[in-house]
Amino acid sequence: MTVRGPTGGRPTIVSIAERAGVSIASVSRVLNGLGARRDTVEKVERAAAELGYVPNAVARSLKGGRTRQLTFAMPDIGNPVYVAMVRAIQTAAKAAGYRLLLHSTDAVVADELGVLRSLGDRTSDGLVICPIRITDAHLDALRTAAAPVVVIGTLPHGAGVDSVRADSVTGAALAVRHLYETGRRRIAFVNGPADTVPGRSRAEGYRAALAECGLGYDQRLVVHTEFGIESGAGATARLLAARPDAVFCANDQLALGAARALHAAGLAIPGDVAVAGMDDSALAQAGWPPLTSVDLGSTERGRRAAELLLERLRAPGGGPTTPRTTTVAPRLVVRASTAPRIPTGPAHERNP
Amino acid sequence: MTVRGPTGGRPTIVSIAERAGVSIASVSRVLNGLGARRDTVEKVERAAAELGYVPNAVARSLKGGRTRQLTFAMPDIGNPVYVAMVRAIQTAAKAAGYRLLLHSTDAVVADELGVLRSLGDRTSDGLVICPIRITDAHLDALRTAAAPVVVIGTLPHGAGVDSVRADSVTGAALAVRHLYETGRRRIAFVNGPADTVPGRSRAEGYRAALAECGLGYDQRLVVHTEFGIESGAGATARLLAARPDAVFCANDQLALGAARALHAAGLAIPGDVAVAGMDDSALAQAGWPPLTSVDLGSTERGRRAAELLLERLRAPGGGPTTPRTTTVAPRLVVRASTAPRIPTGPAHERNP
DNA sequence: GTGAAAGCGCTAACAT
DNA sequence: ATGTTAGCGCTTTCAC
Repeated sequence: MTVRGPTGGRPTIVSIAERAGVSIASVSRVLNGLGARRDTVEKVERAAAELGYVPNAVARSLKGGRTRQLTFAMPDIGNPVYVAMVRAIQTAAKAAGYRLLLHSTDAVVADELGVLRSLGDRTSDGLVICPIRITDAHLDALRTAAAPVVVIGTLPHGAGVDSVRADSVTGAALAVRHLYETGRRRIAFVNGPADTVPGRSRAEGYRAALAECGLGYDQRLVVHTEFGIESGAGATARLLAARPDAVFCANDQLALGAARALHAAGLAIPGDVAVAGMDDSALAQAGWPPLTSVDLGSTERGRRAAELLLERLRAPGGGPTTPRTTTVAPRLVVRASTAPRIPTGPAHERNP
Repeated sequence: MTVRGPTGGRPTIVSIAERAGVSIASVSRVLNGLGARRDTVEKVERAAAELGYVPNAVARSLKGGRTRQLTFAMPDIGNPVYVAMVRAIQTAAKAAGYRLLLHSTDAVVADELGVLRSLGDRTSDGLVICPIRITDAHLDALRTAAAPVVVIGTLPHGAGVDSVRADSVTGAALAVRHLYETGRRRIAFVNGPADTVPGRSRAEGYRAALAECGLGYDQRLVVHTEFGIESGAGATARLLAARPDAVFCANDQLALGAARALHAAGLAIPGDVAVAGMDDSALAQAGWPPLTSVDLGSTERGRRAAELLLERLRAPGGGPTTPRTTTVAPRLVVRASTAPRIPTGPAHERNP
């Protein structure tokens, strides 16, 4: 049972000092492992143990100016990509002795700006933020932030903030080229919303890879939609009229939807149509057949963002004055959904 | 650009007081919306705005004894079940003006106890914890916790703590009965580790439903394994020798593994074998065919846990002295993976 | 209505 | 080696 101190609540260094018959300064020193005489140490430690003393982190923060808390703000924890980041950041934070505050912004700009501004309340020592769009207001808030910030995402040049970005242009190209190399020639593209940075990048990678492979850009093979399995299924169903032999999707949820639509249409994967997604989330391995997917390094981005932030927090003057930007390279993870169809021959020869 | 105050850092009420030519007490009153003369209010508000003042939450917490932070401790954010809980808790916390601290315990008992004990550091006003096993040490730590705690999980009677539990006995029975009613007679069970509370409950529900349906318990149809797609696939592959016509799995990951093993063995789902999982996570809809799954109400459990906690924090004296326990009812979500096989006839008549 | 001052629990400079 | 004391930034009596 926890013994109560004088504050009507928990024991403080004062309770310990009284009980041990020493000053509060000695208590503080002993508790912080600074020098003290052997018997003083013993008295204090015994008293602390008996009282079930736990140092008040708030008081310590007020004094020290640091909370040992980090904040991660992302659009939606429901998305596996952000889960991967949370996990990586949490791990890094824990290892460095920091707690992690989570903030869901629902991709609302005002909310993101609020998080940035609230750094002024000194609740956390630093922030990793993952905005989906970057407005001028963001850049402004980033510049005047009251604590170190690392952005996961692509910032305009000269933004003056540490950032970690994925290379989705290359990532998308990787997938398209792979589909080409495994014999696909009519490669459809189910993209997410067009007005986001990642949306544009993926479109760019798709076009570039097509050109490189000598394939023409066919408007009828491209569609934009919201993220989500349903959306992916709907979009793919519409695409079928254009007779694709592969469907490349801007994320795994869309790809799962595509797979569903193809199954429903009686088309075999990868026999008739290959499917590839992006993010390489847990979902990719869940599908049947398991999905080929481009790993954009969510975990790695989270890890690096945390590293950058912690590094700056460790550095005495706040670290380097020039902001650093790192790019995480994409990685194609090939699974059964894009196996070459050559061995089995054309679809009409084996389908009932 | 943020103007700097005297602390070498951010502006404080002192900076504002000086600039506005009033006392710090007046500043505090104005900022907290207490009574003040019109021109005082104006002077203070102008000064605050000009300085870009943001109140220091740490100082406020030290004074007020509340941090407006909640902690959620769960085994692993990688599991969709906990993601659902985080999401629900985060939403409730945000709505009530609380921030959310996330803590991954990796299901390590020492870590869970550490979280409980660390409530003494006053970093958060309350805790929702989701332990996978409950030891005596847990009960002890729960009883002496320095702040309100709500447990998501099943506690022994008289534990003296608020809790929210799932009813996995009924949930498992729901699935088994459904399989029976759709014509299955050899219902296999891929369970998680045997030494956890949920593991035992699910086994109990499985046995009870079998008995109720008049089916015998066949040892060869039951297997325990770790959670995970791979484990599920391996376990199911081993089960095949016992010729099941349905595989019920203790969670969706296992069920996806089962589906993979069945596909690999050339068995049709649900034509030859039906598959059902538990949790009704995002994964259930990702599979092909989409999986029937028992929703154990992760979101609802998170929501209710947060409610219980917030209620206690709102109550003046810490709320009701008698702990409350609520149970969230399971719900069977039927999808294609358990469609009755009657219409299509026995497997040997249509399989090549 | 407003200001002076106490104090939340802690650390650290200074004095002994 | 140990005690005294001054704050960290804020809220809140208590006088005026």
